[in-house]
Amino acid sequence: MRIATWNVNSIRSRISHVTDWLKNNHCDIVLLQELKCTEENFPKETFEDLGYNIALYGQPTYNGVAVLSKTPIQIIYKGIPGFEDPSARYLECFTNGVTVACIYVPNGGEVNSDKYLYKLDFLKHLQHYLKQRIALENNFLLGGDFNIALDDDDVFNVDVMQNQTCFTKQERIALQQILGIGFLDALRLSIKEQTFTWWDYRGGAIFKNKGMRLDYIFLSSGLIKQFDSTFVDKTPRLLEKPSDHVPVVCILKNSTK
DNA sequence: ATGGTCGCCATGCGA
Repeated sequence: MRIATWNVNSIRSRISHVTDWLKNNHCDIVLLQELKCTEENFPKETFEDLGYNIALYGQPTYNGVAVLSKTPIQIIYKGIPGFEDPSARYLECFTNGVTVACIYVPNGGEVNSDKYLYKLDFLKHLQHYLKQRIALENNFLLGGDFNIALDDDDVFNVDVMQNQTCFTKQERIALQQILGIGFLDALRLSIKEQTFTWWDYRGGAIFKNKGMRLDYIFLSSGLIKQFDSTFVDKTPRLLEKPSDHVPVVCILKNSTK
């Protein structure tokens, strides 16, 4: 089973990139972030024609997350239970024998701004919720855009990024604490060398490889025995009018069914 | 030191 996550930065602007990529990269489950559209305006038929069932949590203009799956989807939660949040950033589903949560963590704006404090609050509530959640459901996959670089290796230059949003000590500790609940960072089970998933649109960052690793797939311990590999596909970032993020793909071996 | 580039019910805002 192949599971991908991709922040597409507007699904309607990126529809040809996403469908072309899915035709060349078979995936059973796809987690999409930053749809930037309502559920009514999501191009459902395009993905149904590719054989996908669709679960959506959308809003106008900003945010928005989706889960696509080749098998039927049961929506568990829209939004983090117990956290009041008007933004469409968390969608938890059951499909293909696994619980998958698609997440778009707030960017955070300037360090110590209201947006930054909201980001930390969001992460705190996420941690508290997931701690009790995976105690009950141990086949749990959390994937998406976390807007945090976990380790020094996950940014192009630690000095430039020092005390910058997405790389502050507080944010990295918050992400480490979520991992510490009992998740494993799927990419790091496969790949040790520096691997970015995002490059700024500005200044030709992709050509200078000035990027960061902001997109992750976390596996709960119940899924570890099924783990095969994880990879990042950088090629869509080199197309015309790309998303600033690229897909991360995790491959799980077939379970006992 | 600032702005740089995108996408959005449109023009400043969020990323």
